[in-house]
Amino acid sequence: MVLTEKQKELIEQFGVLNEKYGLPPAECRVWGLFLVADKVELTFDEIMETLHLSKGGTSNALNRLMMTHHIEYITKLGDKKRYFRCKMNNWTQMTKENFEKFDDLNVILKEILKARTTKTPQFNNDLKEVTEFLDFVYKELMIAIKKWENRK
Amino acid sequence: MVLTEKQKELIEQFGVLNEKYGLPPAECRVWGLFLVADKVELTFDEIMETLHLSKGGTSNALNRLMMTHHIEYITKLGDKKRYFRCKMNNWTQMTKENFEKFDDLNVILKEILKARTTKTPQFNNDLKEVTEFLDFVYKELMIAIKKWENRK
DNA sequence: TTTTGAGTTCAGCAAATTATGAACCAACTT
DNA sequence: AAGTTGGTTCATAATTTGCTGAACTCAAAA
Repeated sequence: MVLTEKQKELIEQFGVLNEKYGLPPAECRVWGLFLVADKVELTFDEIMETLHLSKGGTSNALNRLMMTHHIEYITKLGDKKRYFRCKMNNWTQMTKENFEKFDDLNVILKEILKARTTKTPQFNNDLKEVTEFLDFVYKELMIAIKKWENRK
Repeated sequence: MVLTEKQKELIEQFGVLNEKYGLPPAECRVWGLFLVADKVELTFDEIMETLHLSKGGTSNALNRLMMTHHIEYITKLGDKKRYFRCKMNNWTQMTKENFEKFDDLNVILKEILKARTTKTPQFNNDLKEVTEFLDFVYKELMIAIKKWENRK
């Protein structure tokens, strides 16, 4: 598969952004490839060749993307190959999970608050407000997502 | 400064969680120290000694935390030292910035959508829905934050 | 003007993370 | 049964990241 310069550029941009969130470069590029490619179904070899990845690297990236539900594969009768494709119906779930991690922080902050000295009332009060804010935003977010899911 | 076991434990928990988001361990611990410490103002040396960090590591961590507005410092007349402290009024801003990064992803997705072949209408439509969803959640979030800021 | 104190910078090292590629496996073909 | 195909595993190599500590800067004090 041959990519245009624009496509390559977009893969890299998408990659850099996701690397900031801790994804390995190869995995980002594979994911990006699915988003920019002119076809929806890609085979192992196509991905490997197009991105100049090693077999192991390709295998690893695909498996990680499957574990995180960003892609899936289908098979075809009388064909041993797998056809990988991007799951697009997964983003609300993904976003939710993202915000749940964000809620984990709040759990720890509340624990910290409980354990704090009483000698810093101003600080403790500020921290309490933070936890209340995080509670509030989290709730509003879940409402928003639900609203989206039930739209129309 | 001597920390209780509980305080140490909380610093580590807070650290591990933030490391997941790409912060370096030392920086996480410094931030955590501010949250659990029995005093609000900490000096360079206190931080360094309490966390067994090197000078360079301490300097680096403090500067990064200042750049990201998690801490600030004050000075005292006739005292060369800086007194660092955690900024607690910053969390709504912080949360906003966090979600702006999240919006950056959407910018790229929209670019990708523009550059895509017209031969995959189903995929393109799914991708468009994702960008609309992200737009929606982002807007709702900003509304929620505004609501919080104007409460009472 | 020298000394001291507070913090910065940076070369070099250690640890962790990723990618490679060859050996391997399992299923299908011939 | 031998060969082929599609993919996995894993030891090793390459790269990246984070930390240390010594040399340094800069400002204030002596």
